[in-house]
Formats: sequence, C-alpha cells, structure tokens
Amino acid sequence: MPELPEVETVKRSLEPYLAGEKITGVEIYYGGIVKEPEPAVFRALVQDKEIKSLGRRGKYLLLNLSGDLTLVIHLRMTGRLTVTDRAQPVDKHTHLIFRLSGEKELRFTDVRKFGLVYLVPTGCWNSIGGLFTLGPEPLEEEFTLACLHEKVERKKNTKLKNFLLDQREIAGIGNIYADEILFEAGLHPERPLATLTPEEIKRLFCAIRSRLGAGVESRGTSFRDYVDGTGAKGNFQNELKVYGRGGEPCGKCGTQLVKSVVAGRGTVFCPRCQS
DNA sequence: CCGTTCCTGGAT
DNA sequence: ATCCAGGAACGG
Repeated sequence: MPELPEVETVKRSLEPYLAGEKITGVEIYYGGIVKEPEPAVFRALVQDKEIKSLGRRGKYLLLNLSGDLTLVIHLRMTGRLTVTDRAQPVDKHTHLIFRLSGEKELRFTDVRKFGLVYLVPTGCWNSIGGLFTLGPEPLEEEFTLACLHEKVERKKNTKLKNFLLDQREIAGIGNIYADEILFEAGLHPERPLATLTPEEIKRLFCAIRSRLGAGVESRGTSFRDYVDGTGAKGNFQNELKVYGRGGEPCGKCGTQLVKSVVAGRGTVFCPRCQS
C-alpha cells in the first residue's frame, strides 16, 4: 500500500525519466480513474505538455506540467506508476498510458481501480478534497514537536491509531507505518490522545520521523503490490516489526503479537511493549 | 465518532 | 463459495 515512503520513492525513481519529457499522447483504457476533468478534455489538455518537475504531498504524487497544470495522482492501495518500454505488452490492469517523446511511456496500472488521477491548475487543490485539507509533511521542518503537541491537545478522545491515519492531521501515514510507529514508540493503538504524557508525545514524534525516514531509506515496503517507478521492489518489508506479524513473537520481549481491528483496519501490536 | 462503499485477487 | 485486504469519501 503506497504510503509516504512509497510515493516518495516512486517520485524519486521517476524523476530522471520524466523531468523535461514531453507527453506526446494519452491512452485512456479505463476512464473511471480520471476524476477531473472528463476524459476527452483531460486528453486534450495533457497532449504536448512538458513535465517540468515532480512533487509529492502526503500520498499524492504531483507532475507539474507546462501551462501551469498539475497532474495529481493517488495510487490508493494497488496503483502502480511505471516507466516502461513502448514495446512491452500492456498489462491487463493498465488504465492509463502517457506516451513520451523517447522509447518509453508512463503507465498507470491498478488491479482494483481505486486509484485517482486529476488534472488541475497548479496550486488549485480546492477541487481535490483530500489534498486541500492535508496536514503537514512529517519529514519536513514544518512538522515540529510543538505542532504535534498542539494537535494532540485538540483531539482528546481520539485513539492514537485513528489519529495517525487521519491525513488532515499528519500527511502520508497509512496502515503499515502507523503500526510500526506505535510499536517503536511503545504506545498502544487504542490509547486516547488525552492520556499521553509529554514524554510519550516526544516518543511518538521521534517514532513518526524515524519509521517514515527509514521507510524512505529502504525505498518503501513491498508487502504485496508495491513497486517503484522502474518496477523495482522496496526493502522495508524486511524491517517490519509488527505489520503482518500477528501471532508471531515480539522481537523485543517474545510475547505473542496481537492482531485486532482499530479504526476499521487490521492492527498488530505487542500487548506487553505497547501501553 | 463509526460503519459502508468502491474493486479484485488471493487466501481459506 | 466466501471472506478479507485497505485509502479516502460519504452517510448516519
């Protein structure tokens, strides 16, 4: 599931292939992926634009085009965005292809069709609700311990895991990194925010930076579908301490890891190390 | 806040 | 044959 570290890795891996390239054509095989504008207008607007730069906000990938337009792409759970040789056979689940000037093309593939693509004027995110209301970037300077304190104080009764998954609070954390962050911080996923001590908030802050940073360093988690922009798998799946390990012994204390449901998501934690 | 919906492949 | 995975929008 592409979360912040995965989307950042896709962005970095695509940059050398896409920056400065011209989009010479677009093929839309499944129009449902293109949310705005309608597919015919989308195709016409993208035609012959240059990809000036790539960016990321939370789990959103941004392709800044000439003409002050930005292609906003969300991979949701199973989306893949890859640079592929034109000659390579098209996958059954490829919904969108951007032809490039060279021998390569950019393909959007998504088994579950949950991915989202928008084309909007650069900076005009108001039509994309999830992007418009996105919280701070946790790996940037803007996200400080004071900032986390303030957020925690405002959402007293919220459970920690719900808080971490809320993109309006902090951008880019999904189910995998939420569980890994809580394990590293030694905090129970159902702890109400109001019960956190300053020391625990500090631990949470450090764990957010550390786990997301480590995820980026390892080029993301290829637990299932995720690959980067060149089709390469990440390595962070080898460093997961709790996600996907329900029933296994905790790496720190040996207690059996518990799998439950919190915030409507599968949640794994150590009942001894996390309180 | 919580549950439901979207969608498909893989697990049971 | 049925259930489960889950990001984010939406309804209650």
